[in-house]
Amino acid sequence: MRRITLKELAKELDLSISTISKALNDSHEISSETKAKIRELAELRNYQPNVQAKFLKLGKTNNIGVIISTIVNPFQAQVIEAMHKEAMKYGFNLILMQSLDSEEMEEKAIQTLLHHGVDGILISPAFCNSNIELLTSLNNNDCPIVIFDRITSDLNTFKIGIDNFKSVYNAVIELLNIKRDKIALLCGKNIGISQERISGFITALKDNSLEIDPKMIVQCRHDYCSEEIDKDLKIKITELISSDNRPNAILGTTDTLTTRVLGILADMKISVPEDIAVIGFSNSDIVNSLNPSLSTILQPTYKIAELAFEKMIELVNTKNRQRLNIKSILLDTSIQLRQSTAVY
Amino acid sequence: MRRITLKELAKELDLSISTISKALNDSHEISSETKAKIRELAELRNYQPNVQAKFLKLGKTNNIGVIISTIVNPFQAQVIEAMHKEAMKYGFNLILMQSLDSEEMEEKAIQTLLHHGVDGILISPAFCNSNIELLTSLNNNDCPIVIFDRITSDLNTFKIGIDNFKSVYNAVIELLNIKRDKIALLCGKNIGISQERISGFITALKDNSLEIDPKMIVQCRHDYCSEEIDKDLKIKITELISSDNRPNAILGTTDTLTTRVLGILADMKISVPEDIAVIGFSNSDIVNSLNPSLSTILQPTYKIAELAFEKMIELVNTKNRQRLNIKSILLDTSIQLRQSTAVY
DNA sequence: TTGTAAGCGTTATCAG
DNA sequence: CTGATAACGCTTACAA
Repeated sequence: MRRITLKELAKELDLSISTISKALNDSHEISSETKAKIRELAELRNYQPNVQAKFLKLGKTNNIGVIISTIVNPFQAQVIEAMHKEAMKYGFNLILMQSLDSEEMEEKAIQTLLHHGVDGILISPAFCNSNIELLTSLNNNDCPIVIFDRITSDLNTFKIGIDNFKSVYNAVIELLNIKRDKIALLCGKNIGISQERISGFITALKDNSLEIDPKMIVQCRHDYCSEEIDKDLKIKITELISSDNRPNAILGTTDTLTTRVLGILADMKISVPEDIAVIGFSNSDIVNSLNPSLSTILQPTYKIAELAFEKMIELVNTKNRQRLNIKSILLDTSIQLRQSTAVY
Repeated sequence: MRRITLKELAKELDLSISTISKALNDSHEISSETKAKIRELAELRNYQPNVQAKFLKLGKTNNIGVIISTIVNPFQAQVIEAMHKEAMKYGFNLILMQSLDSEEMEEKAIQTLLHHGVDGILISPAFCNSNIELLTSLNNNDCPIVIFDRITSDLNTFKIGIDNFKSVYNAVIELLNIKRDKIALLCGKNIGISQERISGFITALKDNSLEIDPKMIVQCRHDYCSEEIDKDLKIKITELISSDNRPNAILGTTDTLTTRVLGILADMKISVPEDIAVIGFSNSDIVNSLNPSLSTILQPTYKIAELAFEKMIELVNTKNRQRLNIKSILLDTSIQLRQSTAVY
């Protein structure tokens, strides 16, 4: 059961260690007969190279670090699942870290990854430009960084996310199509992407000659403690409802906010979609099972993960990274209309 | 920015590499003055030991592998989050793998972990006794295994989970308290723990002199493809509703099944809890936001993760594992009553 | 085409 | 108390 080494294979075949090593690495220096012989025995003995030794020698680890806010979030869990598949495809391992939206935790996560040894870091930053100096310095030296999801960072590297402006713009248009013109926008505090989503919101209204009421753009708590989010959201929604400019639609810009709105409106005996239509960003499976089922803006998690990982591999495999053609990639979202916007 | 090594510290202080190494490992062989001097410089230069080298030498990796079904499941995501915290506490890294409830994938995951190098594996098996021979062999040799969550395995090692029998028994009692005596039980196909949950169900009914109708114990699909689950569940629930022994309560035994029931009942215009009360296992935050809010059986995810990791560390640190007092730990769940069982 | 030997950064043994 | 040296398993000049 113990792991077999090159040395043991060498002894058994009466060859040198380097011959074995070269053969298994398919070097041109080795004759095909010896290769075949060696491979056969390696197979038989179930030889598995010792990763620690290999990477000590090569200065690579085949580990990619991923830092997200929290795995307890359907969207991020989906991204991680997809990245995981990508990692396996490329023969890399994923080391997962969570920042819980805190810059300190995030720094600690980065340090842990560095310490453990990773060839690169994929990160969805705690917030806009969190740990930017550290990341910049890493990216300029030995540890390439790729940013995904929360891509409003000044770091000069690949950034893979969605077109936030366009996504919200289109969602507003959908609401206008069902004659809902008094739309409240729920935003996460401190998240860089909120700004673009707000722009999309404002522009869509302007393009349709509607007035913008600043009170309709609501900043909500977005920690990862669900009770706090609920409490805060309840207050904010109550304010909206009781204002003179009462909304007839709500657009949520984060997964957590979106899925929580329905419960709160139900508590308040407000019917959806009759009184208020609801739509928002969410990648949770559960939107189908909500009552009413929830219309959503769906992010292409698999594509995001795939591209981000692809770019990471590209960086890892490139000697002269300065010469790479760095760019941001903005993917399209899709809108899934369900009962929460089904107004006839 | 490049990483500093023992050698460089040694040169700078004009000492030998071994002295530096020993000092940083707080060996008693080194005088406190030299230790202090060395530590100071190490701090200054931000020395970080090379993990690959260290573990190549020591034959340990400080990696713990975790295999779950899928991260896209609130319960499992919570467990992973908690395990993650535990891992950091003990200075270990978590390598996450997903089996997607397939024995083949699970075997591949195990092989990948082994290949990459882990000191132990924490696993929630794809199903009862999946890959049991492989796991047994590993556990008896170099790679300790701890089982969590799905603990109906014949492997002789620590198993940390909940008391399934008792949890369901108590949930049934709650339903009987609100005078719901025609209870349908939704079970996941092929999951070992289902059996115990069914026993709890049957015993609770018997203890209350109620008849057991086998048709009320429904085996549902439990793959990780949500559309399929929904479709299957819809059929099963329709059958229940239209049977002569129509239930007045539904008890879901998995997170996915439980949270999906409400949406399906809503589609059928069946009111919850008036027509049918609903309760079930779920650790999702979202149960509060559902309409009606959903009564749940909550699993102590943090405790499960904590204990499982603790046991793993114990195993990893024990030379003579045969002599350890192996045992299963069954934790209690808690019942959270909400509107889906609020019958007055 | 194959083998020798050095070295990756540690720790551990043993000698001074 | 400190230092020289070997070893962990692998890759890779360079030598044969």
